[in-house]
Amino acid sequence: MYRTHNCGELSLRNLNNSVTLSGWVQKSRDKGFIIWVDLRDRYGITQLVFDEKRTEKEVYKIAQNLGREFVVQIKGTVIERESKNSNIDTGDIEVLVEKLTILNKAKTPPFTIENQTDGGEELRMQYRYLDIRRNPVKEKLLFRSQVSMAIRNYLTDEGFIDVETPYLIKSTPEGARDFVVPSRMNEGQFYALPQSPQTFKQLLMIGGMDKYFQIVKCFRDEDLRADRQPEFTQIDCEMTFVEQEDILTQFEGLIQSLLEKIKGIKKIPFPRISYDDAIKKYGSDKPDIRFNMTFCELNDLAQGKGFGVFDDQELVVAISVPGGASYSRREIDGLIDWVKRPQIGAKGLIWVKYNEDGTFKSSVDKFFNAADLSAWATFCNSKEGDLILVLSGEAKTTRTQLSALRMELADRLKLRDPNVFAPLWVTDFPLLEWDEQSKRYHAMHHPFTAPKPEHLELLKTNPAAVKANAYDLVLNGNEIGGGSIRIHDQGLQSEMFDLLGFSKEDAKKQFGFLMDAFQYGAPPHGGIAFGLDRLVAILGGEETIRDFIAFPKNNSGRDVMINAPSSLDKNQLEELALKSNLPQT
RNA sequence: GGAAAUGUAGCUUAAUUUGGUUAAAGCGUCGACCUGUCACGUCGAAGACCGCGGGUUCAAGUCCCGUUUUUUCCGCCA
Repeated sequence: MYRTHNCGELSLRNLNNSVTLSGWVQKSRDKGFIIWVDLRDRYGITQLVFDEKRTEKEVYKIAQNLGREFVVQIKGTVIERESKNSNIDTGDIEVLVEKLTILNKAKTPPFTIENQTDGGEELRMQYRYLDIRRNPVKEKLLFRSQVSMAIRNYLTDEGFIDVETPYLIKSTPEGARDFVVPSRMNEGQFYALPQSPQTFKQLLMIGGMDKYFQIVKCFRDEDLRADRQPEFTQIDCEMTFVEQEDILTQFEGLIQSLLEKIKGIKKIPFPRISYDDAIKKYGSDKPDIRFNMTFCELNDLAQGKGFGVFDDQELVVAISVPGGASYSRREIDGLIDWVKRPQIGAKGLIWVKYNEDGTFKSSVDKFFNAADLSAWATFCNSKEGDLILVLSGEAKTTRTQLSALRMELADRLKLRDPNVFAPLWVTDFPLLEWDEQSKRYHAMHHPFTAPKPEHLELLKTNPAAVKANAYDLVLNGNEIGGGSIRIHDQGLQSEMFDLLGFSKEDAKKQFGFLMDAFQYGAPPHGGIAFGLDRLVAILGGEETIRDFIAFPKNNSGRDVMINAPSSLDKNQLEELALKSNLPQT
């Protein structure tokens, strides 16, 4: 038997017990006459004592040579410490060791296995198994397991059943790039890894499964970000005989129950906003509503006064920064430079200080008098001491720019408290989006999304105006989930493929199985999918998802620990009937 | 595809602005000492062709060009 107890559970209750422990050497403190060794496992740390007087010579000798991260097993007696340590759970006791076995030696680790490690990101990823021994990473993985279990429990209690769908499926040109897998038995043909189990879950509804969920890996071959990995986990859900309202209620319940179980947050509101309103008020379809600073459109108040930067522009739009009037010239210039960076790309930034004494000072005093500026302030609900910032230009770009500025200011003003949770449903997404590059409509959500029934007629006359029964759940400025009511009518689905520029043949070739299925009694259905990695990270109060994933990829999509991807050897390529243009390395 | 930041002992960083002797410190490692440590302490030692390649110069960690690593962002992510 390797152990009778773990390293986190012994206390004064176990006094004089004979125990066996196994674990890793966290640290050893050799005082010459006495050696303390901190023994660590997942559950905690227990202090071992080796004493010149009380410990056998042979055992003491081995203890002198213990290095960090050695794996050892000990047998000893629980004794009370002479000086206690209130910082750890086992701080009242220590184990006087009688028998010491080195189960495995360890090289000195390349970085310290401590809460505050000296290891950089790259090194930690290369030795991820050592990184996982550290408390912060270990706790994030435990946290993820908790969240995941809470989700399973909730959905199972609600009557959802977990069905697995295949990973080796078919490539489709819509959406993200596919990861592809060559088929040995079908030379020259390829599977694709799923970007989501979308069509399968719809087929499960047609199969009468009624309520389905799956916590499932999905794959997208696109560039990475702090909150984006090429393989990621979705909580994928679908329900039969539901309207949008049923789904919103059901999954509001899921998120609310998570907030309650995981964060102890009692019932909080899940406000709803239409896509159009979100864009108008926040310049974004995933607004962070933990803070205000909503947009106010100044076209009527600011245009026609001879200021060329505003006149003739599609949109003049402002936000009011609380307490911003006290910013120095340098700080404001800093903001102007910030919006002019290529990533934002604004030409400039107009500012108006609404001073504490009620006076105004602005960068456009030449064109606007105090009465004008006062009217802006009233319209924007600004108070004395606020700073009004104005951008103008083409509506879409300007809103995107101001939205980025709004988030940046909120960060600077510390208005994005990770312990505050503000969910928001964004509804009524447009069905389609015009793509300039390919000169055709793209599905904003995906091609299976149902148009709002009252907009069906518009499909023929003005497709861009058609709204869908599609919705996103936004949490603290992050899209954590999205879904829609699906099309279940073969004719309508066929019409959608037409609109998206599919030929009849292509539609049949790629989605014929679904169209066929629609002809055998497809019920109305709809669903939603949540990004688990992101959800867990946000609940854990972090911005990057990497430490919530045991073995993540780096920015270039590489696993630096196992060094993947890598080239295949010649035989393997031949077997798969593949040829590489690149020199093999 | 684009932008910015970045690479110096095992690790984390300094010296780069203004080119000039032997590249500095903390942690870690190793050795000695230490009668209750827990960020143990004291003393000592080893440890770096400054990411790679080229150039300018009497002289390059420092300046220039190229390349590459990692991170963050834009594009992209139905």
